[in-house]
Amino acid sequence: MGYKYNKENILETGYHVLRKNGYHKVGINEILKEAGIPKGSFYNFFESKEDFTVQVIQQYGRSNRQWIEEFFQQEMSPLALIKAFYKHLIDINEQDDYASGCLVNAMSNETGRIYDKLAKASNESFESWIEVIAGIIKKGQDSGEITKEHTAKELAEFLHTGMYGTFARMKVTRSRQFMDQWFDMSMKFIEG
Amino acid sequence: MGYKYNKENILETGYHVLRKNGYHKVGINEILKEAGIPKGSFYNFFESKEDFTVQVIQQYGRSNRQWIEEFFQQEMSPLALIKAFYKHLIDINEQDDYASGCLVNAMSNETGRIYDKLAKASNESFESWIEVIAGIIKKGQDSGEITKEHTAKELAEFLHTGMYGTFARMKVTRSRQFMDQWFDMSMKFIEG
DNA sequence: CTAAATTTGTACCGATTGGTCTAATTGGTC
DNA sequence: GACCAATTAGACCAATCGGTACAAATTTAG
Repeated sequence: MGYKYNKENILETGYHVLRKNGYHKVGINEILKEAGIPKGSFYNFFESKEDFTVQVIQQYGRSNRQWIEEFFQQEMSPLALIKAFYKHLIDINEQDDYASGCLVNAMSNETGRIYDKLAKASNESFESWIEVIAGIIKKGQDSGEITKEHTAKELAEFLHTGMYGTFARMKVTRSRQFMDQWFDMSMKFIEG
Repeated sequence: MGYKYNKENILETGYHVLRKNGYHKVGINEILKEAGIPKGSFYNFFESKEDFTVQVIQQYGRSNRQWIEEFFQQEMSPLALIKAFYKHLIDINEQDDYASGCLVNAMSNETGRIYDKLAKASNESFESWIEVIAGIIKKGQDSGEITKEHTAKELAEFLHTGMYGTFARMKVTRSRQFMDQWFDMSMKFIEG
């Protein structure tokens, strides 16, 4: 049978709330209200707000990695996959009305130098995605589509951190202009 | 004679506190304590926390633009100036023990989509810097040192937002590794 | 069916949040 | 020296913060 609430649903709610508002703007009460659970259940599942946020980041890291892996299973060349991937991420942000960006980017910037556990969780999620992205880039290098001037991992990191940079611009301009511009320049870069 | 406190000093204190902690983590009381002023004086000078932060960003935008302009007056080629500039920014962040990054990046990510006034101030500061950086890049393009494949403004934006992206990585890894890697790749990119 | 363990729900805690209010003081101007 | 506006100072405000306490309800184990 199980009990009334479960961790995964609460984490899912926390993901949306934290991604949109950041860490310090959001109070526990808002998460409780949004998830429709009483405080006792929250602190039964999680030690603290920080512990909760760590688990939100971890779950998001895992599920997003899985999503990336599936995305890359489409029938396209590695370079086309990379392009479709980042184009898709830009589209998602447009559909979201440029409201949130990436949870890991937001947490890294806001809390990365203040809370060790959040920094660790953010870093681990990021690196797990880079692994997958670098894997596809490597294939593109082997087939000659993508430059060999840098390692696959270096290119993956360059791309993904580059996109993170555009999130700051996206949020204040409320447009995809900078992301599209970044996309064109970055794709030219990796083609060599 | 003037009165006991003045706005500029309070803004300067606010800059350091906000850059390190972000917007929502910091309370007015902490700023008061750090600046050594009573609450009455704060609300005599500033309408609200948001208004205060806008002015912090604006003052930082102005003073930093001036600093950039002076930096670029050194006797070096445009490309060498750009390299020295970003190398210097990386050095500053290392000396700061990777604690803060850039105020405008932090505010853009944390508040850019929530508070219109902070978004506007952040965007204006950013663009005023881009103007100066693009000016030097243009000179480098004219002398053939820097690629003409993209406009000077596009290149300036690509560089500066790219660096912003590395701040997220810097904060969680507490190292300059990603910034150095970004530097090498980006400089290769603008050389064409 | 009972007992133990877990989860649920809510009242409550001290501390802090951004902000207001008012009185005392200061400074510049006539 | 008088007057007025600006500044200084800090007590105070309701609301919210993250977190605790504990009883009631529910599930699981035996």
